[in-house]
Amino acid sequence: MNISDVARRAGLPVKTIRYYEEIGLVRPARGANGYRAFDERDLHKLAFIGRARALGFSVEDCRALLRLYEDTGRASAEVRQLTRDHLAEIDRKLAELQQMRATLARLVDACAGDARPDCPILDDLRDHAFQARSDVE
Amino acid sequence: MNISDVARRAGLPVKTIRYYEEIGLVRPARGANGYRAFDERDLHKLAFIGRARALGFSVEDCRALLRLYEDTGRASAEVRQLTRDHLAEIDRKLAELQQMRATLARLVDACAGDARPDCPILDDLRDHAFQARSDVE
DNA sequence: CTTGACCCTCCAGTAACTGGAATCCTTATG
DNA sequence: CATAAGGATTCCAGTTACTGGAGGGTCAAG
Repeated sequence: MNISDVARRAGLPVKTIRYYEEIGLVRPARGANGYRAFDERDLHKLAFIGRARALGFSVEDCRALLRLYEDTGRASAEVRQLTRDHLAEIDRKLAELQQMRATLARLVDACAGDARPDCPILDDLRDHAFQARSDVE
Repeated sequence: MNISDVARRAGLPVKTIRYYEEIGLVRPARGANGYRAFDERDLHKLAFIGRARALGFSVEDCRALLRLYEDTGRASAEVRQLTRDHLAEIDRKLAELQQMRATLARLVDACAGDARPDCPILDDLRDHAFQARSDVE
């Protein structure tokens, strides 16, 4: 399989697949012409990575999951712990986003949004003390 | 005011303030010794930026908000629209995170998490078709 | 006069790609 | 057989919003 076939079947951009090879997540064979030659195993791995990324796992998490996935004798406990950690992180982000959403919704409601210059949104940004931000987004 | 005073009062790291100057968000004066000399106005701007960043606005959004903030004759409608767009983006991210959370929670529940190798989490990653990801995180 | 706390600039690195340039290979058509 | 389109390759640069560190100047206290 050439790279565009794999890209289509795995649902990933061609560029992304080359990048995954560059960082060592997949190691496709090479044909005589220098083209990458993917087999079904490569395709499965890429689809696996795509799915894990879609669930918000980092690329390094994907590397760990892939290693666990290929170790047929591993304990499920390790996978479960990695997933639980990830879940906790998602919960933290959810809480933070919900907090933001509430504040912004309140501000949008309070703002007339007309041609006058009065704007509670800017007033709020001016008046409120800075609150430590974390890494949501 | 020296940079560390401003950093403390605005709640931002020193490095971040230097960075904000570099990208033109603030333009503090300079003393004879080359040190940045911030006035109250600079401090207010930095606190304003910090607050907007804490609410998830991008740095470029902050630049726009700051411009609107300093334009005393502007209509509140423009600020409101920027905020509404941002709110819509947050809602999109919230929905996506909630979807992820549900899937992961289901998987964690299904996984025994013991010394045996069977693991529904890895099974799921293997079996499910890739779903287009967006830019949450 | 030295020490330590600040300050400066510049360079490099982070995550996870994405875009583009220049070039090579394959395949179909005239 | 020439050529043109489409796909492949590599390499370089850029994105976001900082963060860390090296190497060196400045200031206030003792």
